[in-house]
Amino acid sequence: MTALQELREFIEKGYLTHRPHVTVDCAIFGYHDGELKLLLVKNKVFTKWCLPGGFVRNDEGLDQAAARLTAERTGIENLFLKQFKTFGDPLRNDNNTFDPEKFFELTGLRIGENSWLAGKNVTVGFYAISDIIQAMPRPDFLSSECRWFSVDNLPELGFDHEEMVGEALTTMRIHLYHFPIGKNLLPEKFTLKEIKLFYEVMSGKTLHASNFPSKLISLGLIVKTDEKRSIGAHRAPLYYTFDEAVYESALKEGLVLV
Amino acid sequence: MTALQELREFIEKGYLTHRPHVTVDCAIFGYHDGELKLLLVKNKVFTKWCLPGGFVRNDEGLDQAAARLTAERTGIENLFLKQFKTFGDPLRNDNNTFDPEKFFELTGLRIGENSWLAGKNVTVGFYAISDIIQAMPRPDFLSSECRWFSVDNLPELGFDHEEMVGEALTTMRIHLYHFPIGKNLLPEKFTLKEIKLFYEVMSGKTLHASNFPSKLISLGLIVKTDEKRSIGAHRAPLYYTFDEAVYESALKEGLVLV
DNA sequence: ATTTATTTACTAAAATTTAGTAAATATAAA
DNA sequence: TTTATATTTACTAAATTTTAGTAAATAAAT
Repeated sequence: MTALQELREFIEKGYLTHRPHVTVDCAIFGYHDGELKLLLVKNKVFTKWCLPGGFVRNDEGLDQAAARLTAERTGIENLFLKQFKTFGDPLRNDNNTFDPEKFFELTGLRIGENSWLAGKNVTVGFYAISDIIQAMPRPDFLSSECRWFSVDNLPELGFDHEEMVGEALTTMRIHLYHFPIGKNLLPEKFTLKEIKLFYEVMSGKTLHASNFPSKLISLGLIVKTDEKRSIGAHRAPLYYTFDEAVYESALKEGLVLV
Repeated sequence: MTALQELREFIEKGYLTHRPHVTVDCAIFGYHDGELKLLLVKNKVFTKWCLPGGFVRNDEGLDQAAARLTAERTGIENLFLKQFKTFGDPLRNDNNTFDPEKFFELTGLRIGENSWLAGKNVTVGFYAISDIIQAMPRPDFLSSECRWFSVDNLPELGFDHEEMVGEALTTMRIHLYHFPIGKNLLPEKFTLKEIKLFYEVMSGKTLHASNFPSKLISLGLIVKTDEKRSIGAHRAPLYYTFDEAVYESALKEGLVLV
């Protein structure tokens, strides 16, 4: 079956396999070298950049749908996604994001008002924190471009995705103080200065150079290694690493990071 | 149009006005005299007690739907409802909650597998905190019984509503420490002992008899009045009341209650 | 050997939390 | 009228945590 045939099938019969009016969208935050970024996709038939997402199948849960769609739209697998809020305002789609002429031009199809794709959608928002890696959509007919944007400098977003990003960021920053993050985002071994910078970027706040790291140490979340990094004409900082057991239990039990 | 006709219309044509596969459910917690309760409904065609809820219309937002359905199912209007989580496991409805024979007996209808009502639902969970008032469903054909249950002694619940109640309670108890509650639940004027008991019941924890109230006072959230209550052969406690301005700003800005 | 930039340990002060005791006082009993 | 009692609530001291800043350590360049 060609990509176009697959698409026609989905547009005409998708309601047999998917839940009409139910989508998920994912705000994937990325950290690299002191910058906080967001992964966006640009579908050929959407006029604006959007969060990656799509329709939920009948036979999958929301978490599964979020993981599947993220992989399809961005090529990134095995992301840890966390639900933050569901959006269902009846006007949320009326933002001139979908371009029906472009859609017709590319597919020869029109989406009538009786199509299962028409009408008001509810979307379940998920967020994730990821290392900044190569993102690459899986090829399909309307295959989207995707890349990272600095959260301080986002393009105009489609649908109600600007509101969604705001809510995702707020939720993520609250969770930041209750659950450990950083594994897989920081290198295996890192200096105290690096983890402090990481938390500063994620939280958007300034932290104390020694008090914040020593809080992490006193919680047992990070521990010294016996390696140092050489960084030129300065005292060589020690490498630290996450304590696996404490980290895992903090993920379950939560913690308080002021 | 009779109630039965209305019901038939909904079952056959409801997809024209409602979003298939999208429902909301509301966990309404109530406080009265030191007890935490939950409002449940018992629909004639459901075998178990459930959270009040139902399908979302095309022309309404999720918040509106939650408010409308709560009013329809329980008779309670103007509740402040807060979204906590959305549930979409494909097996969440397979709990023998719906009784198709009873449904046929009452309506003469069967819901075929092609009905817009069949298939997997996603439900958006809302919670609310309410004073315990008279609850009374609006009369309709499958009109449900509804009443308060102590959260320590709930009946078996339909669908995945037991999981939902657990999540609602957890979320509510986290919010308890970040947002003020109590207005409209406590009387206009209350003693320090009463508000301490209120927070103990809501949080499920024991609080210090003087430290907890003095925290509330030092935050400015509650203030002394010059009235006392007479309670027999003991020192008469002073009445306190919420400071309107501080309460409202804390609702917006949040606060930290230990 | 000295200088320099940076990491990180340490300390003192401030603030908050915790636990417990004492004071206040309305009514009942003597 | 005085004393006893139960309960509310103010107060205090100790413990803990947070905050801010300084000092010590040190790798490498000069």
